[in-house]
Amino acid sequence: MPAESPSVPTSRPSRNFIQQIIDADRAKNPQVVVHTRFPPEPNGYLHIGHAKSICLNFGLANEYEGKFNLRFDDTNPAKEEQEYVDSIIDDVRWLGGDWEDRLFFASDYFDQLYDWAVKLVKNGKAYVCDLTAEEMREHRGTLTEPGKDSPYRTRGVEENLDLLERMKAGEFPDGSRTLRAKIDMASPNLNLRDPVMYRVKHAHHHRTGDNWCIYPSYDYTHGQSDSIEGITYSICTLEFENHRPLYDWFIQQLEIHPPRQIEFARLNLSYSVMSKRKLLQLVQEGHVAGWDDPRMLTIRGLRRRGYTPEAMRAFCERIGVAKFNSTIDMAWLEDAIREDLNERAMRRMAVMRPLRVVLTNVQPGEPLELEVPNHPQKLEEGKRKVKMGREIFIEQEDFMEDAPKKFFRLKPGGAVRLRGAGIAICEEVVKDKEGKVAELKCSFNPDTTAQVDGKKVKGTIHWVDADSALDCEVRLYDHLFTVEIPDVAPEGGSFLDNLNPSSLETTIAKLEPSLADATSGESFQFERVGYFVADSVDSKPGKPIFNRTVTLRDTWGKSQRK
RNA sequence: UGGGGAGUGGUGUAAUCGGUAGCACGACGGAUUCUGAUUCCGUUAGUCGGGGUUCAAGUCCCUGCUCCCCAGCCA
Repeated sequence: MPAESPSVPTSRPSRNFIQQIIDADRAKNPQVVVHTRFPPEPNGYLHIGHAKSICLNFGLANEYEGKFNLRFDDTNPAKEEQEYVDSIIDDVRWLGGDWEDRLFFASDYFDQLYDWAVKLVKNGKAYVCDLTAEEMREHRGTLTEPGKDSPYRTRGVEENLDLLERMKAGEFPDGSRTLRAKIDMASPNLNLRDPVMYRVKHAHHHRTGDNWCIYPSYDYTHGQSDSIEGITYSICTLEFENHRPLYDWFIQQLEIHPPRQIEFARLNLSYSVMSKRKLLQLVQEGHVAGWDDPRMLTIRGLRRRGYTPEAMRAFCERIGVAKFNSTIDMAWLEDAIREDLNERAMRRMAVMRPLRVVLTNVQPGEPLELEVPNHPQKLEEGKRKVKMGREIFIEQEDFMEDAPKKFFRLKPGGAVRLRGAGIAICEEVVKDKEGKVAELKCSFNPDTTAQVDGKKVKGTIHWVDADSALDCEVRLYDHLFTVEIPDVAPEGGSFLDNLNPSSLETTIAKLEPSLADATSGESFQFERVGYFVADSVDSKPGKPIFNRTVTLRDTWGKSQRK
């Protein structure tokens, strides 16, 4: 093995702040293992922000040869459902997250949690409080004023134990009593002002059924669940930073394995909204067709849109991890999927807005039999047979009557290459009664390299044989919102005012016949148009429906729009 | 106005003990091209402000500014 040239410094890949923390821990103690977890609440579908967290947690475990758990934070039966559990499991797996045999539920720990609560009561660290929700709010104080002690704060241990037992036994109605940690009502951190550990909730839980009528709060559950599972790095988003002292407090009082909580900034993407509440609103008010609408940045929506796990992971890798509240440009997401699909998507031809072209010197009933490569950069992908008869369709926008000099496509008297077929010269423009271009008559030369007027033909356009073309529904998706930050709305308005009215355009396109065999979820590049995927819900055998995943980069179009 | 966090080109993200501000994406320009795609090459532009310490400050000290989070029996 040749020695490394000293003149070339080994460039260490840059490490995010969490990796740096772990590196430092391991430098001090080589024994430390990395054990992370992804802890969703099963009260909705996962979105791309969760993907960032999954990739982070799973990626860390992978990198340090540690472990990764999937654990549901199911402490609020009022909001949680099995349906969400199932979809989350499916999405995490699709993304590539592997929890092996470590699929857990916080509800698995309800007994242990209760025993620990009893211990805290016995140690004088928790008490049963009879304040109503409203009274508790009044006692809590404000951001600038300390709170007042609850009158029940000084209840004796025996009474607390008895009351807690009876809460659990179902003697009290919802909301009548809580178990609270006895910390400090004057703390500047409101989370430490005697936070609720248990509330009475006579509700059916998707896993524990009717076994419980008191349920532990997030704060009392999360850290201990981490501890039970032997989690070493409990990674969560920034809004939990204020909860860390409480997280640590419970662990310390209970004298159990202490995981370390580290917070990072959640993902924001331009032209989109990310909160569960808003996504839910989009679905419920019918602004989109459902949680898996391809315009939604839910994992399910992205899957249906044609995003691949590889592209999602590459995206998450690229955006990095930090504590700065940033907004990533949607273009990065689009770039990630282009990069992936450019490699793996087979090329096909499809015309979105057809314009009929008659090739005057091609004989009717004697179509040409052509062979076109499936992937020009990867000839090993082979070729497919494509027929070309006397009549074909080209894209309306590939013809211009009064074309600017830099227009390399078809114009009256001009020449263009028909991809994989030959050169067409526009001899005649046929118009309808309104004066709109209805049809073109072109002469055709099957020599693709033929020169015209001594010059080689610069432009190449795609086309589809009119006779054998498939009429298929194609859905052209665009950003769901018209502005970068949809939450910035006009006075009195909401993010809904920024909805993009043309985020979905449905068209019946002309596709080359081989596309009839597309299998659900299969991606293609429609040459010069974009990447498309056969819709996994609405496609029928032999009759696919395509969703546009993303357009191709279009520097010419962009320069024209300016 | 209490407490907890955060500010590096257009957007993200690095910079070891205080030692050449790097990388990616975008934008712009060019080369190649049977996809105005891809690929390749090049250019562009940054340490929130003001003081201070120092031979040397993104980094240390002081001070100011801006943004985010917290007053659920949600997570």
